[in-house]
Amino acid sequence: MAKELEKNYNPSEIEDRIYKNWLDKKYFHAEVDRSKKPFTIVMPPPNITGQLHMGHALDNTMQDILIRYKRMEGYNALWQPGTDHAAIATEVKIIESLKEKGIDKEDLGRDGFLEKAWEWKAEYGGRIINQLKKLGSSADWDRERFTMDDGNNDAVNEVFCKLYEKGWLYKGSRIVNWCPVCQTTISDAEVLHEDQQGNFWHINYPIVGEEGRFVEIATTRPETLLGDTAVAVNPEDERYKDIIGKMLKLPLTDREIPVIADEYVDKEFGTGCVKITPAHDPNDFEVGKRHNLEEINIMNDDATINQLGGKYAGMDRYEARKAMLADLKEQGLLVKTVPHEHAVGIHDRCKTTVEPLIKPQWFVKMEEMAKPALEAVKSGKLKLIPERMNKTYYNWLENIRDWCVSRQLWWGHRIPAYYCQDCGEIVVSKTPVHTCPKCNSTNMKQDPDTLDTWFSSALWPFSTLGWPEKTEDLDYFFPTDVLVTGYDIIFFWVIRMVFSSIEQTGELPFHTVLFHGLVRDDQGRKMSKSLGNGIDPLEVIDKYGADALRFTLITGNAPGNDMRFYWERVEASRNFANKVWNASRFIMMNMEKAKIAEVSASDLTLADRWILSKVNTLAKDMTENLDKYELGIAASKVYDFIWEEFCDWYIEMVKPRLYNDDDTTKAAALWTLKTVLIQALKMLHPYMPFITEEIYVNLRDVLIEAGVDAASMEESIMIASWPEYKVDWNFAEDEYAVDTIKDAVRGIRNLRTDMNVPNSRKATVFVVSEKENIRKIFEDAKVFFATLGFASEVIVQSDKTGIADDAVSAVIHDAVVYMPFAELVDIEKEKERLTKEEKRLTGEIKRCEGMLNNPNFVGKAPQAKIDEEKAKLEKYTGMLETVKERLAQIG
RNA sequence: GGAAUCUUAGCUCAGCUGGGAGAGCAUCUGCCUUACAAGCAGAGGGUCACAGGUUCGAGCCCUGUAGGUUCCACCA
Repeated sequence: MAKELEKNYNPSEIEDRIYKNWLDKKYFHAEVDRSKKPFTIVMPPPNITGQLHMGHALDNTMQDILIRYKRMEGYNALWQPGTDHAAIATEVKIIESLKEKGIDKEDLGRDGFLEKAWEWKAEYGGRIINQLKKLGSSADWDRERFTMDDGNNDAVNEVFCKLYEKGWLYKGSRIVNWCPVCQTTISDAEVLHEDQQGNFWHINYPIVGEEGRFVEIATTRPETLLGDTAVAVNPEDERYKDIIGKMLKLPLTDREIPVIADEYVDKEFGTGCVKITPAHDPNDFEVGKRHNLEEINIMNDDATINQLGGKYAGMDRYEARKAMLADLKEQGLLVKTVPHEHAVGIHDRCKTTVEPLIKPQWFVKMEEMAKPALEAVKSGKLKLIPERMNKTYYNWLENIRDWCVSRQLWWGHRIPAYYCQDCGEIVVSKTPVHTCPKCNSTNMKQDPDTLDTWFSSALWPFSTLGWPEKTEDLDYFFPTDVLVTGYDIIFFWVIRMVFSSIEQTGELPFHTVLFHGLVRDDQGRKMSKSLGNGIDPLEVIDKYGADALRFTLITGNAPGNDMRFYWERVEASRNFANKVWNASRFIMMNMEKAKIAEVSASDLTLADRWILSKVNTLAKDMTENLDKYELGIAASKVYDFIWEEFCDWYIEMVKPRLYNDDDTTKAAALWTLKTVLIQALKMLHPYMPFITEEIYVNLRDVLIEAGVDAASMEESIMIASWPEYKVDWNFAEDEYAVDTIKDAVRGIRNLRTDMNVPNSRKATVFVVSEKENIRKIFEDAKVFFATLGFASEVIVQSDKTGIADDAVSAVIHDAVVYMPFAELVDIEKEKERLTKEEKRLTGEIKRCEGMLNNPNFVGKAPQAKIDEEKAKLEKYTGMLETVKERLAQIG
């Protein structure tokens, strides 16, 4: 027995049950099937430590929509999920939690720490996956991967070794970004630049042997003075030509440093003299290389001054700055302090000011790999949506520097490099090396460092499918199709996937990248833990259902744009879900009352053909939008169709037919209702998977019980077929007829409102038209007016015979609708309305004539546009005439 | 310093390849009409930031101005 639906849709009772059923039925699972075309999306792997936030919700909703759509279209759709070890993020979190228990990372030792880390992974790794399931994500969980599982480790080692052999991955002592708090190097991409108000300190460096003569330098970082190994001036700078080559006494130390000439120095900036500290500034490092300057590192890893700093040793960098400035002032060497705003590099994760330091690290050479990645977008083989992302992409790749991939962390992929402790040989190998190939020593040590977390995620689209093995999965599902992600990780991830994939597989990882923006709070602020303004998607799901959340996130927003989160919008989405629910409920209630057989095309009435035509057009439009990744536009189309066309018009039109058992068109109405509902549900399904499934399954039961052949329905909507445009559902000519009827109904409604006639007071409606075809339309449509216009009777005639002169009227195209309300009619009001209408029509006519009388328009505009305007002119002219007649009648 | 993007109804935002300004929420007026008051029917509200230009025609294309947001950037 099919059950009747509740009066209101209650998502919480339904969602978990439905999701479980989908899982049980293995609908999300994809296997290689050469008879079908694959469609693949790899899920951006969330961090194992992560909790679902709005960004995930948006990202995964978009992916799920695409996957469900393609699956329904008949593709073999694979959504490949997994989680990311998120090296530094996770390590920092674990360290924090250990601290709370009074345990220090170092006390545990590497192995002990890793043990804890894996415990973390076991405990929290599944949490976010379960949260993603709450959203309705139809990912193939059977294929869930982890960036540090065996397969991914193999991929990482493979790539590391291949790049090393090619010379595109090397170990070098270069200046790197060092985070003194996290105690690790970080890549350029992880450094944020923040403008800070600081000072320009002007300091005098005495010239050796020339008592009383100084060189004045300006610096924002006086503490690095301890590591100065030269002062540079521009070779063209007349002011300083004579001092080039002279030695300076470095203040606060007993060292002497030379004055050198280098193009790098800008004559106009500062004093034109720059202190050169090769070990603590990237530019100075370059200058130092050119002039063979000594690199003196004066800092420890925690950014305190080291033993080379003399009396300042042990001080924090800022403490030392203060102390040194005081000393310089005392010695009369501090010339002046000028306020100066400048950019400071900070670590994106902990916001600590980054310290440039020289460290031996592993780098990926970018020059060659950047080229094909750049070409991929320039040639159009890789499409970025929105297109403006291209510029960002180009800019980054054109200015790319080598990628520092080694990290002084424990949680991550250990660098597969082994050092011979005896002869110093370096061996890079996928498998552990115990014997030195050069000196046969067995005293080998593996590099203690791990890889940047993005090194493994860069391989994600192919490593998850089995690479480097030549698996069936890889052959069939790769390259993937679309990547959906936030624009904030284009550098970290998207670009690195592109060049890695090209280099390793010879193919692009995907052909399209669909970017979305950030979900902000209702004031436009970023949702963040520190502000406490984050909204938990699970809370939203709990209150309004996953469907409402999904719909909210996807509508009213253009690709790549940030959006604000409003509870009101979720409410609106929930209301829409409820609307769908109740329309379906209504249809099912009626379906049970009647045994309907299949209806043939000739049984359909005007209204039936009209709504079929509309839903048919919708299928065409939505498919086009979805193929262009215009998810929001497609969503609003199905929303408008269901609420306005289907519920507000069609269902209302059809009610009198349903309520009258003698009506011979009742079966056609029921058939149309269920047919259109099924089409609409299917199109809504990718957006609102739960409610559409619940209705679909129930409807199927109801139909079977009502004796209707439901063989064309699947046991689940998610495996049903996506609606295709059907030529025989194209009833374009009926749309004009229904539009005319809608105009008439609106006219009646307006009359009622204007005249304050309550709905309880039914009235006779006269429709007068000289045109036979129009009269025919209204004859056929009489039945609608009972519910749509509260008419007791509709009389269609060709002239005004029998209609009181003072009846109120609404003029529509080729017809006039009259309602005689006798005592209720307010002639003044009627006059007022007609005059207003006269004015409006006169304006429209003027506009049309203006265009049509313009020879340039007629000469240059497309013919279709001209015809359109001509038709309008004709229509409005006719209507104006009628309005004038009416006015004349009233007097 | 470079770049992107935004400025449309009271609020938040759509507006596809240029062809008569839209939605949700809010406001106002009627309705408990037997699917839905989480609803129905209506109404008001916009020189589409400003100034030019291209075009028969500009919210949309071009240039400039103002303001907001964001990204990139080794000028000490």
